[in-house]
Amino acid sequence: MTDPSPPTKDRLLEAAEHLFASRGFDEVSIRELAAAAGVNIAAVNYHFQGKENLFHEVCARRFSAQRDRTLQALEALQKESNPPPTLAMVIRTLVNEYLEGTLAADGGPGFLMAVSRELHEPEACDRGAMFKNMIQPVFSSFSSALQNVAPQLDPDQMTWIIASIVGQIHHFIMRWVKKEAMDPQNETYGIMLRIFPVLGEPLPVYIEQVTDHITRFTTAAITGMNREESA
Amino acid sequence: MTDPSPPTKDRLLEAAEHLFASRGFDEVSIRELAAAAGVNIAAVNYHFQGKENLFHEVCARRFSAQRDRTLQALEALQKESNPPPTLAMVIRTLVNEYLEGTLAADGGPGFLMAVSRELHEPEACDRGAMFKNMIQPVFSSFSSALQNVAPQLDPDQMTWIIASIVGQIHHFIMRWVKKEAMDPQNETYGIMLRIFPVLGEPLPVYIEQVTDHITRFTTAAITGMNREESA
DNA sequence: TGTACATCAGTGAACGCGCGTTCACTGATGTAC
DNA sequence: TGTACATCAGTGAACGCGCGTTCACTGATGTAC
Repeated sequence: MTDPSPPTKDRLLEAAEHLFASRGFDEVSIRELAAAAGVNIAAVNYHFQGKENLFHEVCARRFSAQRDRTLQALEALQKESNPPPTLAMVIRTLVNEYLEGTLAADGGPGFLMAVSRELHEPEACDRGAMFKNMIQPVFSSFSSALQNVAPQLDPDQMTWIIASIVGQIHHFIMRWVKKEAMDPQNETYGIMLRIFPVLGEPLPVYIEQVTDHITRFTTAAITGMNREESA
Repeated sequence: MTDPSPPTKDRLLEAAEHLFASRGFDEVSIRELAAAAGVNIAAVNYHFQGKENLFHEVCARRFSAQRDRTLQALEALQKESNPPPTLAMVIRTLVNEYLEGTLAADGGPGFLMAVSRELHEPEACDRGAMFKNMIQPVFSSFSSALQNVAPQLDPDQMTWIIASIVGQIHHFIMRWVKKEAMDPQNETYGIMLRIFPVLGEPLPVYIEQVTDHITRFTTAAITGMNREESA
């Protein structure tokens, strides 16, 4: 029943998702996109009215997928876990969904880097909507989940803490992406692996160990800051 | 005694530092660089044999300035402070130098973003040397400073902890840079400031408060992880 | 049922533009004899 | 001291290339009468 050869538009979206993810907006030409999708160059403009719009559409798809899986995971954790989740479990859930969704999901790693351009561009169409529809909901959901398991947390501190978590996550994502983009023959590749051996592990192990670290580091930080404050 | 109108090459470097910092390698054309420096377009190729090389030279200048100020600050802290520095002081020094050097130094904010391209590019000339000469020394120096004030720290943990610190720093740098690039009339601008009010403060206040947060967060994390481990 | 027309996915070739680079040149300064 | 030549910073104009986009077109499907 499924169409054996999906229409041009879908094949373009598929190809664009992979190419933009691995190389970024500027580095991928319409000719490459068309070749990868096996369609004519004019198809991009026919279906998306320009390269820019194709990129926006790809971004929106990826972003909303990431948002949905994170929201669902947080919700499931709070509804289904018995006894109620701990601080560490809430943090672990966010970190893990983020890493899985970004590094392991279809569309390949590196998508975040391409997307960061999207958020950086001054003229990015509908950045307001992007922010409100994609980032804000996850922020709220995670924020209230944190508040539930750590009611002593000052709401003013919340944004700072979340920033510290997201900063760590992004950094570890970038490390993996950069490693992937590197030539293993390169001398720097060896140095990097000696300094940070976990980069030599397969992706699932990397994700697991990074999740462990961020969870432990962050949980200790939050508990410690509270203790220090009430002292 | 100083030349009132510095030679073409210097003016190009100066202009390139600012332009690349604020807009990135790809977004700045040779024509713009030449116009900003008040020189002929052919001057870039005459003095640097290509746009790429000009960028490398600018990167090297900025990187080594950043490295030097950080190394000096860490050294000064360990030699001159009496009683010997605490864990929090070592962390605060690194964070503060990083933020000051990146956001407040000449050449303007955003340079890190341009430079991240440099490190990402597969063909980046001499990335090995870049890594070995610029990043490695700071890593070693900070690592041993940490070890001095927290001898109980497992050396295997060190790279993880440093990654968490650097991740946080970069994230807060990016936030500032993105805010700077935004149009204050934009609706998203208001939302961002409501969620993260410190972005509305002047740069020195931002740097101070971010330094405070990262220092407290990280110190609590390290102390907490140790306590947990010895328990 | 047949015909005329509209719609739409998709195409191949060409267009115009901005880019980094190159080339032939100028004019000033230094150097050898 | 004068002349011939070499060197070098800097220039203006042009070149060639790859890019995103556009245009005129095809062929298939749907629809009105």
